[in-house]
This record gives sequence, structure tokens and C-alpha cells, in this order.
Amino acid sequence: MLDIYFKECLYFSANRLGRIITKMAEDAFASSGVSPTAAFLLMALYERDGISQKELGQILHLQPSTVTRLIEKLAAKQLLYNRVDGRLSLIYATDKGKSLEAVLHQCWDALRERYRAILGDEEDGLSLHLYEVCNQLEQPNGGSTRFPAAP
Amino acid sequence: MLDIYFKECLYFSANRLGRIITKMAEDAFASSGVSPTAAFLLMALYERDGISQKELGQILHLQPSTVTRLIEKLAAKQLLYNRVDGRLSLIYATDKGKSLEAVLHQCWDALRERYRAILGDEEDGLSLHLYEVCNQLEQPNGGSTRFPAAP
DNA sequence: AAAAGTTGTTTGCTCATACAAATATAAAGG
DNA sequence: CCTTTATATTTGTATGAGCAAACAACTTTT
Repeated sequence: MLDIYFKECLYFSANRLGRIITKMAEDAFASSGVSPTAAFLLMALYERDGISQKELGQILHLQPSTVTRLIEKLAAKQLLYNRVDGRLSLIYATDKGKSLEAVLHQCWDALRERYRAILGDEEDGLSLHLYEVCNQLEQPNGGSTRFPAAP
Repeated sequence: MLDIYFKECLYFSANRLGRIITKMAEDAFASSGVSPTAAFLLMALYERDGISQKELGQILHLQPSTVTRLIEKLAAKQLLYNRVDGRLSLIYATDKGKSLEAVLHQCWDALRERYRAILGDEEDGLSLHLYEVCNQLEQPNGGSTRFPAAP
């Protein structure tokens, strides 16, 4: 097999995993009527209603423009609305949005159940591990020094 | 921090990792003039010139239509050409395509160097591990039984 | 050897995400 | 106060990948 060759490439494996798990997540959230990422955005609102768009971006690790577009869609579905406060755009869940909370948590649990059932031990802490890896990779200095740059 | 909440979600972490590593890979391959995925396609050709599109899809874990589009672009750049053989479309690297081999391997090595330098031990076998995880997740029966379906 | 089925590829469309530039508001300095 | 600079959001545009349906070519059946 030639693909042996690519197995060791993180770009390759990470993206492949992303595609697979995205499809699983889309299935899991299909009944809720919102995409997985949109679901996470709403779940963030349940924790912090009135959060700013910028913070949403930080929590979801998405670019501001991506958040804008997500919010547009969810606002069109009347699941949330925004109130402009100075240069901030504060986001609130509507009642309709709030009413999804239970469903979304169910979908989320179902998703996790599903991949845990398949992966067994393999899953153990995998998400957390990947999260750590992301954080390391995102450090601007690439982790090459242990200390922040001098002022 | 609210994002504690999402760390345990594989959908979340895997896609975040995908975005980060994709950007790193794009940087690494920028000098070669082709995207990372296109680079892998070409590297597959170096190993098996005249491979069919279907096989390319299997090796790269991409859908047939995605492979078609990739090949269109690379053909436009004169890096490969295809010869139709029955219903197969066999793909060959052009001389120009072949001349990229050394550069692409350098880019690939540079990419790996870079994330290995950042991740250290954390990287150890990560790609391979993810590859395994992908394979398990992709089994149609979701891994719920140990045996193939009866005939 | 024609009909029906199978397999490989292509086409049209959609989606999620992002970048870069534009815009809007606020904060700081003279 | 007015100008400059910083910050938050939006807009226009692009890219990578996918699905579903169409198409094309081979295979099986009869």
C-alpha cells in the first residue's frame, strides 16, 4: 500500500479525521436543524448570553468573519439576535433559541456516545490531547522558546 | 473559561487541529506553487505513475469528485496529464510535474520538522494514531461487531 | 447481441471557513 | 476638540471538499 507513506503526516491524518468526525457530527445534530458548529455557538450562548462576537470567535476558535456569517444564519432562523453596543455586537439567544438547549445537549451526548463506542480506549482523552496540541501549535513563537519575548 | 466545555469534543478539536495544520502546510508548500493536497497527489504519482483516479481517491481518502477537480487544476498547470483507458482515467506526471519531486519532498520534510520541533514528545506517533482512529471510525458497522456481516 | 446492471468519472451546486479590504466606533494625544 | 491610532465587525471574494445526479464504458444475463 502506498498510503503507508502518508500515514505519518499530521496534515493528512488531521484533515481526514476532521472530515470523518464532521460527517458524524452532522448526522448527530441533523435532528436539531442546526449544524454542529452553530450548535456550539448556541451552547456558548446558554452559558453566557449577551457575549460579544469577538469572544465567541475566541471560544470557538473561528475567525471573526466566520462568526459573522454563522450569526447571520442563526439570526435568520430566529434562534438569536444581536444588540449593537458601541463597536461590540452582543449576541443573545431568542426564546426559540433557548428552547433548543435540551435537544442540542442530547445531540452532543449522542455524538460522543457514538464515537466512544467505536473507539473504546483509543478515545481516552484524545480530544483533550488534540486540544493541547492545537494550543502548542498556535503559540506565535512556535514553542521554540519557553519565555515570552522581551518588551 | 467557557471553552473548557468544548475541549472534550472530538469534532471540535479535530477540526481546529485541521485548520491549524492546514495553514502550516500551506505555508510549507507555498514555495512549491501547489497546495499541500495537490502535493500529496503528485507524490503518489512519483510512486505509481499511471495510477487510476479511483486509486488516488483511496490513497488520499478523498471523494472521486474531489480528485477530479484536483486533477483538473494540476493538468492546467501542466504538472500531470490523464490518459483515458476504458472507463478508467489513468494519471501520469509530466516532466514538469516530475521536476517538482525534490522540492515537494523538501517542503514535506520542512513541515514535519516544524511541527515536530513545536510538539516534541507530544508528536510521538500522533499522526499514526489519528490514522488508526480514522480507520476505526470509518468501518461501516461502527466497530460494534467484530465480524463482517454474514453472506 | 440487446437489456439490465455495475463501476468510474464528471458536472452542477452547496457549504464551511478564511483572507483582505472596507467600515464603524472608541480611545489617546496634542 | 480634532487628528491619529486601535479595535470590532462586515463585505467581497476565494478555496477545498462534498453530495447527488448525470454520464460513459464495461460486464453480465438471457
